[in-house]
Amino acid sequence: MESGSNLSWEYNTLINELTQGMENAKQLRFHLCATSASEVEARDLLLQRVLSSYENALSILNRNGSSSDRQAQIVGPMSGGPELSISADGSPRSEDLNRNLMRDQQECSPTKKRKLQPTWTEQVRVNSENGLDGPSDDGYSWRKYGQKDILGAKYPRSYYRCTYRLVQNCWATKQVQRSDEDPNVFDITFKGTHTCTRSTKAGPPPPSPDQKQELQQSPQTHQQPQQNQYQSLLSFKGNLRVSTNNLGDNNNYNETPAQFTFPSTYPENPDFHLGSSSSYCPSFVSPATSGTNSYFSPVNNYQSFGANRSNYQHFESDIADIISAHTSTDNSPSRGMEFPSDPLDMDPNFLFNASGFYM
DNA sequence: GGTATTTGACCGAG
DNA sequence: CTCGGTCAAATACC
Repeated sequence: MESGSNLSWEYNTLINELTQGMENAKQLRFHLCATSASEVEARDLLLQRVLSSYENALSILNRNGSSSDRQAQIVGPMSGGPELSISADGSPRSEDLNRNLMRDQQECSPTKKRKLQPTWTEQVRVNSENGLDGPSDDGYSWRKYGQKDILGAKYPRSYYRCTYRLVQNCWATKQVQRSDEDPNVFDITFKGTHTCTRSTKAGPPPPSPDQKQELQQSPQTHQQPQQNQYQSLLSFKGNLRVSTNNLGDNNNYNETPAQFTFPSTYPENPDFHLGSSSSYCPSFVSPATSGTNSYFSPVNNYQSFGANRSNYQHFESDIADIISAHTSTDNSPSRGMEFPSDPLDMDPNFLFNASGFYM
């Protein structure tokens, strides 16, 4: 990359870091009077995130003009190696990803595009004592499209793709697999980043059917009575632990343990994926959209998918969904407290100006 | 009836 | 040929 874009990248990153820090600080304010253990834990997490955001911002300033070795890079296809920095919500540094992905999407076929998608892994520990058993919602809507028994693995691997693949040409996928060593740990491999503009739905998390599907206690056992996960989430959100690996060795972001974007739906099901959630704790809400750009711009490729009846159904419902999400977020009076979980959604300048950034 | 999941089949890479 | 990843028809759920 030429130095000019480096500088621009640094600038954008700096803004994002500072903004993220502010957002986390605001959330932290909500938790200052925390009483329950989970709230206290959430507060600690936020504190960590605030500190790391400002550390990152400072390090950018300190190195401004010098080599941008910390810069997130998307390297070769499926290298499995350190490719991305991870933001506090567990997503890759999106401004860079966005650039790279846009380039990839312009140049590549879907197949090739997928091969070029960044890959990173998170390990999520769940606490079965809470009656919950599955990795957290990461704020996006996922649809399961397959499950495979993996050779040598005790537990099957589940495959998810973004619900809005057809509608918004979002090629993000993830694989969820329970760890052999520790059944309370799930390895979640993300491939590709979300180019969709919606990450969460407003309103309380609907108990989605997929949350009943199970990779429960024993391998190949998939039935589990549905519990009141919504209640459980309230007490459980603070128990979430996310670690990342396969990230850049020379990447400062690694110092910050990636945290999921709260709140997390935390069904007992490792396969849960429907985004949603969020309304029970406004301080954790990530708005579905920034309400700014490109809801429909990438909607060109759905024809390339199978002329499957249900696919068209998905497409139609997604359109309606997006429209409603769009309007609702625009009209929300509470937006001031919130940022999209994925800065990718936003024009950095817009974010800077419109979010009440006090500078 | 609409939507999401399940699961065997299929395909490509190694 | 084997295995991982994806597709898509069948099925389940609401």
